[in-house]
Amino acid sequence: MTTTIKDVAARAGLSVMTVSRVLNGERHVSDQARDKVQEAIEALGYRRNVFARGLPGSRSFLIAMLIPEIIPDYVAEFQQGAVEQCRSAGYHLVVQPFDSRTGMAAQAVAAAVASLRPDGFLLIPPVSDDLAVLDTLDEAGVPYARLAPSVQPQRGASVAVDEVEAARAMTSALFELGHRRIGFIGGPPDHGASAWRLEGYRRALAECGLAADPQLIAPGDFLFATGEAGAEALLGLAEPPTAIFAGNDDMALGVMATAQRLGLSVPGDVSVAGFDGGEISTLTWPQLTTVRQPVQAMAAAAADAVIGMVDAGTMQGPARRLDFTLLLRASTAQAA
Amino acid sequence: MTTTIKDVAARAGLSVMTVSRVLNGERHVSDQARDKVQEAIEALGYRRNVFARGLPGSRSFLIAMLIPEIIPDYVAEFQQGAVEQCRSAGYHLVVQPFDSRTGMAAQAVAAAVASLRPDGFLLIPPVSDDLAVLDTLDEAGVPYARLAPSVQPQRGASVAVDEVEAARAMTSALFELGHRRIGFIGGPPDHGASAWRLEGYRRALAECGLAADPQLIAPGDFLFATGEAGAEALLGLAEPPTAIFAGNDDMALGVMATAQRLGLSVPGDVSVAGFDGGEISTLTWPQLTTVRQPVQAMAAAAADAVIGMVDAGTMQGPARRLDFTLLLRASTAQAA
DNA sequence: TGAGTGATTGACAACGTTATCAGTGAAGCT
DNA sequence: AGCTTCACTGATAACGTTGTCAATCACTCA
Repeated sequence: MTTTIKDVAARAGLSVMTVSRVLNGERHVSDQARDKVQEAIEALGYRRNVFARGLPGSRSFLIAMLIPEIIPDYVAEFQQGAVEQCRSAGYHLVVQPFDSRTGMAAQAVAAAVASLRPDGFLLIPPVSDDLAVLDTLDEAGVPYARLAPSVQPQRGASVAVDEVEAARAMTSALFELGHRRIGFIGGPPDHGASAWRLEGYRRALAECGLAADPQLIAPGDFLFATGEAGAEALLGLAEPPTAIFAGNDDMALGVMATAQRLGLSVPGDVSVAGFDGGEISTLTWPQLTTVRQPVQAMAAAAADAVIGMVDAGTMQGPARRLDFTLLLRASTAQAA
Repeated sequence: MTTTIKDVAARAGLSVMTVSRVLNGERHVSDQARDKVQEAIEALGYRRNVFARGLPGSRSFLIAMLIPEIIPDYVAEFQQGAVEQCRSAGYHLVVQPFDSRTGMAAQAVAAAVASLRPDGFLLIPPVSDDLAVLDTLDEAGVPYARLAPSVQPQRGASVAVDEVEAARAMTSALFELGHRRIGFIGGPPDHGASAWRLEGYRRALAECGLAADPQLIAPGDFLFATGEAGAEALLGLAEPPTAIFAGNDDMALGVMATAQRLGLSVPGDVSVAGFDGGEISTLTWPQLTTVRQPVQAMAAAAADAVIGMVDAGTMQGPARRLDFTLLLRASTAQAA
């Protein structure tokens, strides 16, 4: 037998409606009634039933988040920030799996919306750039917050760091360490981040008066293996780079592994820098120089934005930009 | 305007109850009626509303999972397996944050049960050994599956690998590589895994006829930093070990980092082995020798077990034991 | 042929909450 | 005093689904 509003109302000697009003913090409730209800709630250990709450159609108090079949580090960190923010606002986070290989994210979203009626959606790359998903949510009237959107960034709410500037700053920092041949390993084309980071790299080279040698740019897909491959290509050049800036941390680890396998010292023979600043970047020796994105804070901001949109009944949310941090650690050093 | 069972019933020319029966795959529905309903569902793009479904008290089709404020690698992997299994069984996974430092897991569980009415709970260490949590769930009649339980393992369903045997096998493998002084770094006391892995290590030493030198056992807490500290202690001994078996992968990475910092080669001067076999163990050079636990499969088994208990209406579930794999990789080598 | 059986179907109530609307006083205004 | 306004409260009807029970129909069996 679970306790319901009725039980609380009976104990407080009031109607269920008054109890409901207290629970929702509405006006037009006397302090006396409020106190009685509070007492009854505490005494009975009452908790609202989410189902009954969402049934009348107004709200479900559920925020949904799509997660890919492989959870990268930053997704876990994002989820952590999101779930905490949801909890403190009285919402629950439901994770929805989807197969990123099929590219049917919009269908997964539609299914989730229809069966779960979430009040809001949290979108992380590359789904945050999937226009079919945005259309689906717009049509359903479900507000959403996007992490690092690169196409039509004005739609919904968004949270991002200035990745172009971050990549520029990192490249520039390598220049200031004396590096004149700086390699770059890019990301997959469906991530807006790939283009931003490359652009920042290019911009820095131009600023520093370095020629943009296309040989120094290797393709990648944000996975360890392509970091290894990229490093092999770059370090095998007739005139190899003295520093390699990988588009993310996983690839940077691949670069470090390859360098060490080739008998090169990091940072003695080659400096290595990454991007993201997840926990993994601290679990190596030498510790990885990287750009830290405050993923958890970004997630909290995203959840906050989407909940605000629910309250306001709008599909348009703020575009927040958080600060990145350059973490210059032991994997980079003065050029020889 | 969302489509409801009513709409489907109207289009099919049947009652809502018949539609409900079709949706739930019940008997006593004619093939003709079934077809008409199916057609109407497809045509209208109808999806069941989870809230209305859970409201009558039968089921919520929600499985809850408690996650700590820091998500280790294996938790993300577990979640991945769980969410996928839930989806294919028509359930949704709700993640519930809790502050592991306060030790109030039982309260978080009680709150989740009251407001969410989940059909089942998934418990990961160390919460899977929290008896207050089990009591709470027993009292609420919510079935649960436990990952690697060490106390009162018969309660609820459980999924585990034989960690004692795994640790014994790994230690034994190091012995067979010629190592005679094998160090061990333990885990936190509130993880049953800590005791199991130490026990396996001890058992192997006894089997191989090696003396159990207490100096060779360093304390740890499954974090990178204590791997570093443990390695420092062990490698600083007058007679240092030629191999170090860390209680998990994070600490093993700490050992590798420390060895490299001290100018020792891995595996040339010291072999390093870990435990867990998460993705991280492949992102280093040399790649880490470790025990792989099939965490994702374990999660699927756990979700499967708990859903089976929901169907059967029982609080008692199967105790499944999955196979581990010894991954002998480049961080271990023949003793000098 | 009449009773019994089993399959199929539908009407109606219930689940716990919130939305809507209609009260009840008390206070403020003319 | 009579009128309006405002703060507070409660009765009742939803919300979309499933559980319960009764009704219908086609058979089978004696």
